[in-house]
Amino acid sequence: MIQLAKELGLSVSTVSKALGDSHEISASTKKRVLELAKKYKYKPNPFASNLRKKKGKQIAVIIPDIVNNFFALAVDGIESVTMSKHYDTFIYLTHENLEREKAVLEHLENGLISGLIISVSTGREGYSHFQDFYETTKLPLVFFDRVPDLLQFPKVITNNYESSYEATARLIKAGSKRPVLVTTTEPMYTSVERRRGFQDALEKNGIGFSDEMIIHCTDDMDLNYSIMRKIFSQKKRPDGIFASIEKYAITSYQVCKDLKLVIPKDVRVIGMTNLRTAALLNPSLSTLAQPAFDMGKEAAGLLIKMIEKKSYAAANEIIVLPNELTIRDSI
Amino acid sequence: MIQLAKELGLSVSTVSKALGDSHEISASTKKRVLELAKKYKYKPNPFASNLRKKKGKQIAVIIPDIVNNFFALAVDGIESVTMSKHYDTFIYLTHENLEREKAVLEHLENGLISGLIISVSTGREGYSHFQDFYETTKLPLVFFDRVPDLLQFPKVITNNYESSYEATARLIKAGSKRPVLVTTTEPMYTSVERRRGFQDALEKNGIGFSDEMIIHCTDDMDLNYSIMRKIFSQKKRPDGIFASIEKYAITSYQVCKDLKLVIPKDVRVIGMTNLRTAALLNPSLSTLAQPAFDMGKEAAGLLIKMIEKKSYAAANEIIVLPNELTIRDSI
DNA sequence: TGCTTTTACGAAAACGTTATAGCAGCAATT
DNA sequence: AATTGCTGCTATAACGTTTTCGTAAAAGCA
Repeated sequence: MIQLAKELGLSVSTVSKALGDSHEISASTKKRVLELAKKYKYKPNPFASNLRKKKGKQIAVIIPDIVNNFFALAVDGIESVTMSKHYDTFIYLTHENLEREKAVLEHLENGLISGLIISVSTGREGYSHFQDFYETTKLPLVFFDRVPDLLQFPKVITNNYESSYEATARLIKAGSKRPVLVTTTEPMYTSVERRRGFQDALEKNGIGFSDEMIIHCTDDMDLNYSIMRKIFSQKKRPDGIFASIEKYAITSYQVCKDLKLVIPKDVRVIGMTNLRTAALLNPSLSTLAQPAFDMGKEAAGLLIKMIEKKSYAAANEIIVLPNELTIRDSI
Repeated sequence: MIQLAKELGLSVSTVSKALGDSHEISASTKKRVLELAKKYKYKPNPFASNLRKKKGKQIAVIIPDIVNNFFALAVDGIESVTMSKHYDTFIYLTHENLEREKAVLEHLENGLISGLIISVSTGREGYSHFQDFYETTKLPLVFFDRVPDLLQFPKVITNNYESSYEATARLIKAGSKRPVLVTTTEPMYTSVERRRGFQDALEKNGIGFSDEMIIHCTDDMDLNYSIMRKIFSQKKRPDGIFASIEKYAITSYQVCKDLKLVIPKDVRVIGMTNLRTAALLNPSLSTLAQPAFDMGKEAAGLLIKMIEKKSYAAANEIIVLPNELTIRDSI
């Protein structure tokens, strides 16, 4: 910038203001400055700028996992808006590890970013680290999908209750007398809602709910397999599965295949998943897909609005997007 | 830091050096400083630090796509090492768009990062933007998987030639007389190598190669479908597929399903993919999987070495990892 | 005309670090 | 006893911006 100023016979401040399109600078000088800047491919140093302005155009995304179509799509959605708004996007993966999540959050208290998008890792032991982060940094944060229900922050979620209700009703309509919900052991906001939908659908359709209709799976795929295999080996085995998580749908298929249970004759399956191969499974899997890309887009849009307009800071807006049910041959 | 210095009766420089674990500072003062810093949860401002040091602990990853198991796994691998080395990772998606790739690269000339990991978007029109980026920034960059073969940069790749050769040989051994390679229209280094392996395997096994044994697919899934459907509707249709890209394997299955061609009786299929659902497809898909996670790890490890040790700067190291062939029912 | 206001710019002080150079005080060497 | 060399610390000048304040000149107004 000093170089530019010298060459133009201007002061550094004038050049800075011209580049910042300040009203204090005449149109003609602005033009001169812009042109020379372009000629020299001058790019303002973001560190100096951020240091002085005490904020920058960098945000962070914290998610449990990226090797998962849902989160990959969400990141895609987020990136599409940060890219267009000229923001840089950091990515941090927690691998469902609460300690890691806390560590990342604490790290980000150094002021590296101007905003944060999060989908929390499983476990509900405490959300205080989010609150702490907010207290100390006062930075805008937006949660999506896996949100901490107890905290007052802006969120982007789906109609988990309604769509679970609908999916369960479809299972029943397809002939299932003993449907089960396959869900996590760790209670999360999303799974609680999905369970509510499942349970209400049973009761509205005259099927009494009992606790063994919930199968709790873990993060350990092998363990999940044996849990489910055991349940489906019983005489009075379930005849319908609502797999509320992508990978549990896959396990369901494996178990049925190995136990020679025919889908959908013996067992009807709906999976909550964004798998692109759903239609190619044997038989093709009926899915309740989340609008992952759009959720990412909405979350990023909201965050940037909050960063740029102070007025938005207080927003504890909640955006609800609909899941999409696609019925295929597994039901 | 000023606050800390005051409270400890030290100068700011001493505090800074103590936090930086400088040898100039006695063990006892270091301890005092560290303790108070911890007590106040003091975190050095990265902008100030980066500005002064003229470099930081931020790197960028530029990839064509994230909604793809291969790249998602690679990012996972990258993040695992950047996380452990306390680096922050930016992510940029090009969506196979060369202009976007160039734009990102130009943007990053502002000095935001200290290193760069790239897998290039399709198209070979020119790699000069990478060279330009390097010339102006002198930053270390590491390419992985889709590498610009003509440029002298460190790279992490797989044994594309050998494993393609092997996969093709297996197709032939399984009875395929007329195998085809499904690949991109855009020539990339990886696809060229895969094609060489394919072609050599044919010739070594007494099957003459001809141009129609290469099916060129695009980024448009619908178009790909019609291209392949047309080819497989012919009388003298192929009886083996080596799908060199994840999504083309899926299209292959769709086409076979719709044309009532039985896999593996009528058509044998091997897909180059990291799909987790490969084993659950109908029939289970034989795959040539890339060590995506490890490639990411290696790339990030190499990059950080280059960033931290000046001596490494000249490295145009090439790391080759083996692909893994898993034979399932599709062959 | 004399006055105030506006316009277009410049000087200089931040922003929060780190690196360089310098300087006591003390020990070791000659 | 004089020189040299450590050790542990401080003062200060960067790093490259932005912003606040000040001020000439031009413009507006009575």
